[in-house]
Amino acid sequence: MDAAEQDAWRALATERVAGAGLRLGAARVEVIEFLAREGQCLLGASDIVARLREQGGRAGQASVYRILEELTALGLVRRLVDESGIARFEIAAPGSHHHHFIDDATGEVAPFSDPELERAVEAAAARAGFELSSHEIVLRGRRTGTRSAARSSR
Amino acid sequence: MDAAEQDAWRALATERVAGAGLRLGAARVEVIEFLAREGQCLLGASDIVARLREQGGRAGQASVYRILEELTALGLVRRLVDESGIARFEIAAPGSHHHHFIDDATGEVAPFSDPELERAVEAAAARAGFELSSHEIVLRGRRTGTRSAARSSR
DNA sequence: TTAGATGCAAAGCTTTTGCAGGATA
DNA sequence: TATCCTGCAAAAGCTTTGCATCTAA
Repeated sequence: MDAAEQDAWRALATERVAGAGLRLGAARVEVIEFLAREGQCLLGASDIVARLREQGGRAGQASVYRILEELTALGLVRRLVDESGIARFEIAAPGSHHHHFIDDATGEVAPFSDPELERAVEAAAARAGFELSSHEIVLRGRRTGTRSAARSSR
Repeated sequence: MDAAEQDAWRALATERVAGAGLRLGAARVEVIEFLAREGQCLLGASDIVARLREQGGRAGQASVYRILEELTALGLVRRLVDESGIARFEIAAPGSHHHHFIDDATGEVAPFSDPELERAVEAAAARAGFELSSHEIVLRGRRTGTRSAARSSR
């Protein structure tokens, strides 16, 4: 995600938050700014609280949890639960749809996207009689090195 | 899962547990018997403890958690974490590979399987340079009624 | 001015750990 | 008989809630 995309998400978030009748209080601004900067990868709420503190922020954890919940409801953030049951959040920018690959050896999480796989999911849903609102795919295994995945995170 | 499949899983579980050098203590037998009977669908640990108690069992929650962890490690049980971060377990019988569809309206979880989707996942992994050890797919949406899915659970 | 936002602290839940007593092979 | 297994109770995390105070609009 480059600077322009960060700005686009920040603008979208600000607009949608205001549009929902929510005020731009200190904590809300801190969280939105932080996510625009560093929210591409899956982050736990406690990570976010800690990073904000490091950066001089004053948002309390209750506010961060409440705000992440709101942003998720507004479709600005995607919330996933990892294997250990911890909620992890990442920006849901338009056109940023992707899934995750977890390396068995390192535990590292890497995002990937594959249009053909998306089509296959839609086709499978249609066959089963489902109309999809969302879907998640998690792959686990190891890299073969045949081709390196794009970005990695966490 | 019919009676024969239940028996097959119970036999496999008993054998593999013994093979791992674990003893068939009271709690372990209770959990294995219960899962053979009612473990096709995703169940939370607390559900299992409660049902066991209802059925006259004496297994404590610590034992149930420990046993579910062991069975998962032995590949006899599949562990998934739901949206709210709660671990849910189901029998991992040979040939029972499937994924889950969650109905937006009711929250109901229904298992489904689709060989073509499986092939698409393998193909996507190969394209990305991953060698898969496992994968999970969760679909969310609503039933169109065009075709009803097989069994439903939870 | 006033409904909404925030932070602290406490409560809630699921899951894990410590241990003394009990059972399996 | 020597391990391994169990259950109880307490501890540990993550997340949510209560509440008094502050603030954006």
